[in-house]
Amino acid sequence: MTSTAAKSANDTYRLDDQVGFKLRRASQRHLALFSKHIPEITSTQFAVLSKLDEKGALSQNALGREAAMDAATIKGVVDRLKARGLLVASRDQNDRRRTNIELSQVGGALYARLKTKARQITEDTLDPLSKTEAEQLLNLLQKLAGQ
Amino acid sequence: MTSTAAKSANDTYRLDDQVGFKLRRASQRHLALFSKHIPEITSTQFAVLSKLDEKGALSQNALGREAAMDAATIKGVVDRLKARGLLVASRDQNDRRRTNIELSQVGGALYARLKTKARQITEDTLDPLSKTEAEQLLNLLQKLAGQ
DNA sequence: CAAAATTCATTCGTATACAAACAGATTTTG
DNA sequence: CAAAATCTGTTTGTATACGAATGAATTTTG
Repeated sequence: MTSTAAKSANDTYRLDDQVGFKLRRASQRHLALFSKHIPEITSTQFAVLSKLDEKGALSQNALGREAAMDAATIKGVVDRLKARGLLVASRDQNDRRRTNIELSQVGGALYARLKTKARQITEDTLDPLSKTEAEQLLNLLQKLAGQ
Repeated sequence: MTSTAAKSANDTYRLDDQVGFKLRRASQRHLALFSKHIPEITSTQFAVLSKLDEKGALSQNALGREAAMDAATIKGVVDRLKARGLLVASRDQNDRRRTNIELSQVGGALYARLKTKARQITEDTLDPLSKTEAEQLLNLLQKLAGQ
């Protein structure tokens, strides 16, 4: 390896080649598809409904951890969903710090209705890839994100 | 395939298995690494400096397109970088709609200094993957995002 | 058990992110 | 050329996202 080649490589930084930028672009495309197919609520809000459907009632912070949102973020999301009547909050009897969050009737019904569309969005997002490539990508992203 | 199995598959929606969620988690990890190694500016702001370094002066909106930010977003980013003296804005002589943006001396120097760390961040982000896997991921993300 | 550490929810401040609407400037088109 | 279409930058409004600080409640620990 010539010193010229080595220097050139160490000197280069092309934004378009960086993982971070590619991740952002991929997310952008996914989010555009999401709001196109599901204009009613955001991708983030849907994630919360999904976790509540899967896990049942959870404390607000635990819900945030499940949905990968910190305490400040999950509060805003829960507040907005609560304001729209999609979920219900109640004080925990055993631990007076906690607020338990669960789907309301309306929230559960909405989630059930949107689930099909959400599956379609995942499919559309992965459309540029073959089935094998899609599986590879999911595996690699899983490794990348850690547990 | 039994109808039971088919129904079960169509009925399931696990948040953790969705591309969108995995993309978000991967981005979160990357952004955490970024702000840990480069606390001076955000990943987004660095992206703008990088594009200006690569392309030279650009109109504000063109800069936004290069860095994958819409007009409203790039305005905020540019304003903050301008306020910190990292870039300079000037009126375009040929097209009175345009504002041309370029790196200031200080901005260029900062970028040069941070570039090495940014390369390390990309490396750290990809650390959970083998070299082959990392290349695969970049290819798949490229396909996923479209041009 | 009492002090220390942790957890929970909240608040504040800053920074993306994007839709929608706007006015002014430029380009395209009939 | 003049009208229509497009482009540029700005503003407003809404929604994440997260660090840091806070007070109340609970758990851990010496």
